[in-house]
This record gives sequence, C-alpha cells and structure tokens, in this order.
Amino acid sequence: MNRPIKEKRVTIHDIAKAVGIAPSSVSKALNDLPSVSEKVKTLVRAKARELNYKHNLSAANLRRGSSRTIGVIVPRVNVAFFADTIAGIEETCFENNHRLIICQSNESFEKEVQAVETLIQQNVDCILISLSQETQTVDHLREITNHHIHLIQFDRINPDVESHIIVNDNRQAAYKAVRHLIDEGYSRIAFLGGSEYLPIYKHRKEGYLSAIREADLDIPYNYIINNAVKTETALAKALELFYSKHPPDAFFTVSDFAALGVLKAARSFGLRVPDDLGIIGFSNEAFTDVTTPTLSSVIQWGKNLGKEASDIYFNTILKEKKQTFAHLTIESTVAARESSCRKTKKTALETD
Amino acid sequence: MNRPIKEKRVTIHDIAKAVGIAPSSVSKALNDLPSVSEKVKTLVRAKARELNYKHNLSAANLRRGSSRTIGVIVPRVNVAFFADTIAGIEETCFENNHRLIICQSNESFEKEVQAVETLIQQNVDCILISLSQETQTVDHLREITNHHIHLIQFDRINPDVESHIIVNDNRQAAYKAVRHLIDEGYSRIAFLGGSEYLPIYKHRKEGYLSAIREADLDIPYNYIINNAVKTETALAKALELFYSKHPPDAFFTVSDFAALGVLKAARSFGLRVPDDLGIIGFSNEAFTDVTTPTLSSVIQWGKNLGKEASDIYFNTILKEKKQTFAHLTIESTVAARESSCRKTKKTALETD
DNA sequence: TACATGAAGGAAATCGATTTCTAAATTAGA
DNA sequence: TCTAATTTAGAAATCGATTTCCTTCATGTA
Repeated sequence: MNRPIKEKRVTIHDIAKAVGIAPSSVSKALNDLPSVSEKVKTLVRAKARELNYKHNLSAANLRRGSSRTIGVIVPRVNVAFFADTIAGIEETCFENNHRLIICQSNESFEKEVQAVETLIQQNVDCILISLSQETQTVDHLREITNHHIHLIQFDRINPDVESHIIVNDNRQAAYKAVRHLIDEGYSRIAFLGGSEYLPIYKHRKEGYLSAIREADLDIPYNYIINNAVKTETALAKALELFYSKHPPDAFFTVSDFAALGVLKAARSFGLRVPDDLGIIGFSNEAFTDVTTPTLSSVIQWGKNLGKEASDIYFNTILKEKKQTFAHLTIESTVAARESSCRKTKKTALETD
Repeated sequence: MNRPIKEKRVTIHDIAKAVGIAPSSVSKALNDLPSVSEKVKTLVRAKARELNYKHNLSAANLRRGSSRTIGVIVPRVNVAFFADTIAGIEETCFENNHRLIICQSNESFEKEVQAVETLIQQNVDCILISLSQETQTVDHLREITNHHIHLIQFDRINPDVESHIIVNDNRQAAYKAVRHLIDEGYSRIAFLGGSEYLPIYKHRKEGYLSAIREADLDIPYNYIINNAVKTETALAKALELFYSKHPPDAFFTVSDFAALGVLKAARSFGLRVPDDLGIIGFSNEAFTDVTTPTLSSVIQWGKNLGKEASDIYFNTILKEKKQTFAHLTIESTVAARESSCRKTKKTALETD
C-alpha cells in the first residue's frame, strides 16, 4: 500500500512548483541575484528549508563551469608545517564560502599526478600544490593551467612552471639559525642537509654557508653532509663525526627529525646538550617541545603561509583580476629552546 | 593574428567527431562497456589521449547520480590516529578507483555540520565520519542517510544513528594497559580520563576499572579524574596528587598528551620514571617515541581501521549489497616503552 | 495622454556524460 | 536460402542549475 522507498532528490523545480513560480526565478532567488524581489526570495528560501532542499553542485558546476571549490595537494597532511598550512587555507576558504578538497601525494610522484587528475576532473577553480620529493618533471602542472585552472605553488615549488608562488625564506631562516648558534658561542658547526635538487634544501644550505662565511669560521669539508633528513641517517652521520679527529660542537639540520637523530647520537656518545653540543633543527615539529632537552628549531608559520596563499586566489585573482603572477616570501622565526642555548639558559617549562 | 585565449574543454563530442562515430559510443568505449567493439575502444582511447581529454565528473555525476567519490570527516588530520586512518582509507579508495575528499571538523560541531553539507552537495556516495568532541545531536547524520548516501561511523560514534559502525575496543585496550602496569608491580594507579559523554572515554574508564577490580586494588576516590586530556590540565592534576597524602605510583591516561603532562609533573616534582612512577598513555602519538623516558602507550592501528572501514563500503555495501549494518571492532596493542617498565627495563633505542 | 525607463519574472537553451531504446548489420541455425 | 538471434552503433532523452534573452507591467516624465 505504502510505497516510500526512493523519493527523488528535491530540485529547484519542486520548489518552483510549490511556490508557484518558474525554476529560473528560484535559482535567482537562491543565488540572491538582483532581478528577483525580496518577497520572492524569502518565500523561496523558506520553502527550500521546508522541503530540505540541497543544492546540487554537479549540476551547478556543469552549467557554471566553475565549482567554488579549491584543491590542495601536499606531500603529507601529518607533517606540522603542512597541517598548519591546510588550517590556514581552510580558514580563508570558509570565509569566502568555498569548499576545500585535500589530497596527499605521500611524497610519491605517481600519486601527485593522480591527485592533479582528480582535482581537474572535480572541476576545482584553483589548485594549491607543494611538490613531492620525487617530482622532477612538471607536465602535470602544465595540465592544470591548460585546463584554465589557477595554479599556486607553495613551499616546495618548481620555478620552471609559470604560476603564482609563495615560499618561505629558507636561506634567511637557515642564516638566522646558524647565526643564533654562533651567538651562543658555537664555532665548529656541522650541517646535515637534504637533497641538493630541492630548492628548499639548497637554500637552507646557502643560508648556512653565508652565516659561516660571514663569521669567518673554518669548517672542515666533512662537516657538510647532504641527504640526512631522517632520524636514523642523522644519528649515524653524527656519530661518525663525534668519532672523527675534529668533532663539531654544534649541528644545524634541515629537519627536526635529523636534529632528533643528532640528539640521540649525542646521548649515546655521552655529550651534554647544549653544553658540549648545540643543536638546532628545522620546521618546529610538535615533538621538539617534548624532548629532553627541548629542541631548538625554525618556525615556518605555515598557517600564515596558507592564508596568504589562498588570499592570492580570492583577492589577487578573483577580485583584482590581476594578470601577473604573485611571488611572495614568508619570513621564518628561530625558536631558541634548550638544545642550542648554553649562554642564555632555558628550561623546559619556559621555552619559547 | 593568433587568437589562442580560451580553447574550450575537450568533450566526448570532440572525440566522436574526430573518430567519426557517435558521442554515445565514445562514452561506452571509455567506460569499457560490452556493447562496443574492441576496435572502436582502442581507437577512442588513443584519440582521447591525443586530444588530452579529461573526464568531466560534474557532468557524469549529474547524469549518473553517483560520483565514485567518498568523503571522510575527522576532527583533525594531524592527530596520529586519524592520519593513519586516512592513509588506510586512501589506499582502499585508490585500489577501487574512487576519489577521496577529506574534511576536518576541528572538533567543532558547526564545522562538522558544514562538512556534511559540503559532502552531500558534492554528491559523494559514502561518508565516513568520526564525530567531533562537541557533537551531541545527530540530525546532520540523519541528513546523510536521507540523501541516500551510505554512512559509516568510526571510532567516535553515536549509536543512536543507524549506520555501519567500526570502533576500537577501547574497554579492552584500557584493560590491557592497566593490566600491564599491574604486572610491572604498580598498584596505586590513578586515572586521567576524558569527557564522560564520549563513548571512547567512557569505555577506557570502564576498562581501567575492570582491571583494578580484577586485581582487587584499593583506589582512593580522588585517583579517578575526568576531563584531563590535555598536557596542561594533566600536569596540574598530577601535581595535585603528588602533593596529596596518598600519592599514586602510576598513571593511566586516556591521551598521550595527558601522559606527557604527567611526565613533566613527575620531572618537576623530582620523581623518577619509571622507578618511582609508571606512566602509560593512549594513541601512540609520534612524540611518545622521543621523550625521555619514552612513553608507553596504546597502539590503535588506525591504518587498519581505515582499511576495514572503507572495505565495508566497497565489499559489504557495493559488492555484496547486504542490507544489514556491519558492526566491527578492532583490537589495540600495548606499546610498552620505558615509562612503564620497571621490571622489564627498556632503553630508548630498543623500544618496540 | 503618450512615451521612455526600469523592475520583476518566465521560457528555453545550455553545460557534458550517460543510458535507454531502436535500428542496422552480422552471424548462426534450420 | 531464409529466419532468428546476436552484435554493434546511433538518436535522443535525461540529470538539475544557470543564464540569456524576452515579455509584461508599473512608474516616472514631458
């Protein structure tokens, strides 16, 4: 007798019929366009709520050609910096009534290409991307612009692709970190870097070198080590140096994980941190706060970067309709915690 | 002279024209349907690649009524457990050629409702959700099923809503954690819990109590403290107990952040961990590995849970078309690290 | 009074892929 | 050889919201 089963989705036609007007007017009312009276608008809005109408994005996208959705692709969502960046982007999107789709590349080139594909198919209006470590070619980024989707690269970028760009000032940040070590009286400062091919790591190395040169410090060639971003590699490399003829009295590492490795190495070798050895890492991972001693690091203000990045879309692109590409740089801050402060002693509870 | 500007998107009609067949055949070819010959299929696929055709999901969604996309809503993406869960879901989606949209509620009810709204509008086929701490009502979850979207609740669930459910065995996990403390010779075990209204915390408390009762331990009423999941609150509560007449000799906390607070409190009070005080937390956050001493915790196998959860959709719902609701439980594991092992001593480098 | 102006609403085309139904062509079977 | 069965391909309707014209009607102005 009763045959409920599959009621169809409520559409603007249903609202139109219920209110007694044309579907086109309903659409205009819901979009708050000027060519429909306030009276009709309130009527439509009320009926929409009553019928529990849900806007069908697929239909609107198809017609409009835009989705009021932006996509972001990051290597990993559970890395402090990217989590912060996403938080910033999210906030801006929310304010501007846009949706956000988050994709992870997991540092894999293949997944990154897949993610780009997905976002293009989803018809997003803008893609924010930070490249995976594996990424060497950029055809997939060109795809994005070919499809008339706005492209904003952040942090891990490739300058060969024309796009809006927003980065951290890695050179300057590294310089400040090393400067800080020097100010604390360290002079034999070793460097644990990343891949030479990624600009972020290259710049951190340059910052390190310029601080070293400026202070006129003498650094043995073996103090400069690439490809040591992980805890284990860093631990091994640090131990090697501790056993060498001229061991360093401080480490600047391009990742906090490496800094942790150095800390473990120091502990197992019997060095006191910060008295015998200074350590400063990079990125301000959550755990830097809970080690003993706490780890100094460089704060990248990811949330801020995320906001600025999405602002490029909402302001520069959408509102001002500028044709030129934005190119922004965010300054970082040194978080001097226990592991690098032997003059200006800090304790765990009062750090930062 | 040259007028590139805005070439239109390549559609199946373009392919159809180029190959010399009907658009409907192109669609069938691209979807690998049986009613079109192999010859045509290869022809179409080649031409599609050549023209750089991109499937328009909005159009397909609109027509099909489904999007081959699933949505997941979590309180936070940068919490170890949820990051793992997402990784698991992602893998399964990838294997099944579905897209994944990730949303964060940031533990806010309002944002959670917003996220649900977004996903309904995006026409996702299935929503996986873990509720925010603020969530008390569930009308928004009913919305999901009203729109004929499959609903799977995981971890932080509300049993009042009919849906597929997959949870961790929190009771059992807590029981095992406390049991472990008892086995290590602790007997005055305090409990730092969460909100009584969230099942996960309620269950952890029950597990704690059952282990205590089973061992016939005498626990003063003030050892059982709710709403202490954060580092600072835990630190304060722990200190209070240390100063009391009958201080505990161990803590079981429902979060690793709380465990960290206890550790800090112990340090500032001058207690040695694990000798004077045993500590075990919950969730196996990344930082538990790097504190001194390392923190024992409960591993929840989030990735596994994520896989099982999405399997419910791909297997139980899609393939088997079962009408009943799945109800799964995942077992957790105690990670006994330094902070709780005074009999079976562990060192930082050999843990786990 | 006659005309211009503008506001408010509607009809119909459109976005691009899918799907149903039909027709043609091929193969098999008797 | 002729009919039935089976492939293969195409025509056309469809999904739901948006948008571009129009039309109508009210208001203001000369």
